[in-house]
Formats: sequence, structure tokens, C-alpha cells
Amino acid sequence: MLDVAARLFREQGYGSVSLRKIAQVGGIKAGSIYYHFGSKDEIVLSILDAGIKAVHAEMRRAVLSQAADASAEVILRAAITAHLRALLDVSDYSSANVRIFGQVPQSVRDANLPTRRSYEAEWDSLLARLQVGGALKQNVDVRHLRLMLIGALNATLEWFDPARGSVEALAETYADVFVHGILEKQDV
Amino acid sequence: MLDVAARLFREQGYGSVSLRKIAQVGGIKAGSIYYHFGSKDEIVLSILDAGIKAVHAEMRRAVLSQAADASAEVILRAAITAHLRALLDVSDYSSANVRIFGQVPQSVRDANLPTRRSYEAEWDSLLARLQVGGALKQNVDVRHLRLMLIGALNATLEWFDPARGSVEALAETYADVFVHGILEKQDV
DNA sequence: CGCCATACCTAACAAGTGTTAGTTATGTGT
DNA sequence: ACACATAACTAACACTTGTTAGGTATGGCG
Repeated sequence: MLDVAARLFREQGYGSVSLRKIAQVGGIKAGSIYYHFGSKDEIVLSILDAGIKAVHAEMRRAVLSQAADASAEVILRAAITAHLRALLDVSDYSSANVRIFGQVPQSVRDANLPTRRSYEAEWDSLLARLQVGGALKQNVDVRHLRLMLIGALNATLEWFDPARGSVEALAETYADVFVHGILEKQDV
Repeated sequence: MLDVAARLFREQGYGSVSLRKIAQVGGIKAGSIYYHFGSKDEIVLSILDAGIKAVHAEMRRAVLSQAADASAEVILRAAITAHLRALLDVSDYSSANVRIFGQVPQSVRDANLPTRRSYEAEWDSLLARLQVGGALKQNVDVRHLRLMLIGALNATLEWFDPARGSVEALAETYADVFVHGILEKQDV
């Protein structure tokens, strides 16, 4: 049932998906939903939390599975790829989260915040580690970089089309920009 | 009246803003709105279009006002700053656009597309120019870069807080990443 | 003054929303 | 066979939504 709801939210956004619509696609009647859940907010919150946890797990796994002597660039690429894969490939929950977070009632957003913060902290600690190691430039602010990274990655949801290229290729493209920048190196 | 609507849409999103709410804040009654507009969709579309046109104008002006011999980096920084300024500082219409585009009915989104495409084309032509000039790396795909750039910039709307730093400083931070990347240069 | 367009108001409409109470079918364990 | 939990259904509720029809002030112009 949650699967159905997550898919609908991802496809149509929060406002256009009523309980009756979810119920219909799930093959039951609207009232019956209240046997499984206490309210619409509860459903939405479940989906939001599950969405973050899915990306979080994917990203954490990707980072941890790197060799001990892996370079900062390799680790970063793995994390970016994992995030994008969860978002665009694996999980309706993750994509639903990104799509509808800005549309749900404030109370639901607040309830989702702790889970969200936990994922953000994972990124912050990764980036801080790379910075202490000397690979990441000392003058970049970790919080800003994390916001920029996740923001840029999440935005792909709005236009990504698997027919035009793989998630992995897209991840490499994005990583290239973040790692090396887009301008030709000048002889200063 | 449109000003009021744009502000409410920016603040609360599409779904939570009813005609009655707009009317109330505007100091009239709901029915009276139909003297000025034909439908809610018409209002929303006006705001969406005006939003894009505002960023477009700001960005174009910023680029055109650069000296003829300005470097690619300087031009790029000006464009980025202009986009962010329109979004975070100047125009409720621009911010409303970014915030609610994904929430409005498909028909409204479609109607807004031409205006949107025109702005995208402006970026594409700028980036293509820089690439032909040799400043922008030859192997970056202009379309992808534009999607990434605008996506990253638009995402700032969700968290930017003027109390924590100026728009201009943020623009420089973002430009730094795009131009030079985030990793320390290595001796290969 | 009367005429008329402008700008608003009131009151209702049909449709859709989340939610609840009470009821019914379906199997499982004793 | 009976009891019981599970999982559904029906039908209604109170409310909000975009929208419309018809009425009412206001003020400028001949």
C-alpha cells in the first residue's frame, strides 16, 4: 500500500494525490485505508522517512565499501553515484521525498527533519574527513558544499530521462564538474 | 493583486493557497477576483511567466553589461550572481516560479514551457559561446551543465537565509565550485 | 441630473477532500 | 462449530475548493 502511495506521490506530487486515488490504485476503497494508517499525514511521513533512509543507506554503503586507501575523488564519486542511483533508479520513496517534501504540511515536514538531518550529517562528516585529509580545498565551507551538492543532485529528478543516458554516466558528469570545475586551467 | 498572489505562492506553495486566501490578503472577496482574471490557472500562469522573464532579464542584463574583453570566468560569475539575485532578492515572481512549478496542473506547466525554454536557450548560447572561445572545457555537455547550474542555483531557495550571508557571497561560493572544482590540484 | 463602466460584494453551486462509525466478509485457532 | 482477529466495505460527516450569477456601490462624463 505504501508502495502504491509512494509511486503516486512521485509521479503526481502531493496535492493531486487523494486518499481515494491511492485506495483505488491499491485496489481497495478509501475508508479502508484507515485500518492500516491513522491519517494521511502518517502515510506521507512514513514515505518521507523511508525515502531518506533509502538514500542514506545507499550512500553510506557505497562509501564504506571503498578500499581503505581510496582517493578522495573515488570516494566522492561513489557517494554521488549512490545518491543519484537511489533517487533515479532504485527507490520510489526517495524520489517521492524529494518531489513532495516542499508540498506537505509544515507539521509533516518538521516530523521528517530528524531523519533528514541525520543524512545531512553523514555528508558533512564525509566532506569534513576529506577536508582534514587535505584533498578537499581548505577554503570551502562544508555546509554550503553539502547543500549545493544535494541540491544539484536532487534537481536531476525533474528532468532525468533514462532513455537519454544512464544514471552512472550522469553521476560521472556531475562528479567531473564538482571535482575539477568547468573552466580550462589557465597559465597564470 | 498578482503581487499578493506571487508572495503567497512563494511562501506557502501552490496547494495551500486558495483564491479565498489571495483575496483576503489582497483586501477583497474571493468572487471579485474573477473580475480581473478568468481562472486560477490564468493567475498562476501569469506569475510563472513573469517569474522567468524577471530572471531572464536580470541575467541577460548582467551578461551584456560586461566589458567586451571580460574573461569567461567574470561573465559566468555575473550570470550566476544575477540568477541568484533575482531568485533570492529581487522577485517574488521568480521565487514563486521555482517553488510552485512542480506543483501546478500539467496544462499550466505546458503553457509556461515556451518562456522557460527561452531562458534556457539564453544560458545555452552563453555557455556555447564560452566553449567555442576555448575557456569552457570542450568535453562538457552544454545542456547537462545548464541543467546542473540552474538546478543547483534554484535549490538555494529552499534554505537560503539572508541573515547567514549575502546573496553575492553565496554566488561567489557557488561560482568558485563550478569554475575551479572542490579538490586540491594534484601533481600527477 | 442620468448614463455607464469599473470594481466590488453576496450567495450559492457542484465537486472533491480527509475522516469516522457501523457493518460485513474471510479465514485461523481452539 | 464457535469465537475471533483481520481486512475490507458502505455511507455519511463537515469542510474547502474553484467558479458563477446577479446585485450594489462609486465616480467620471455628457
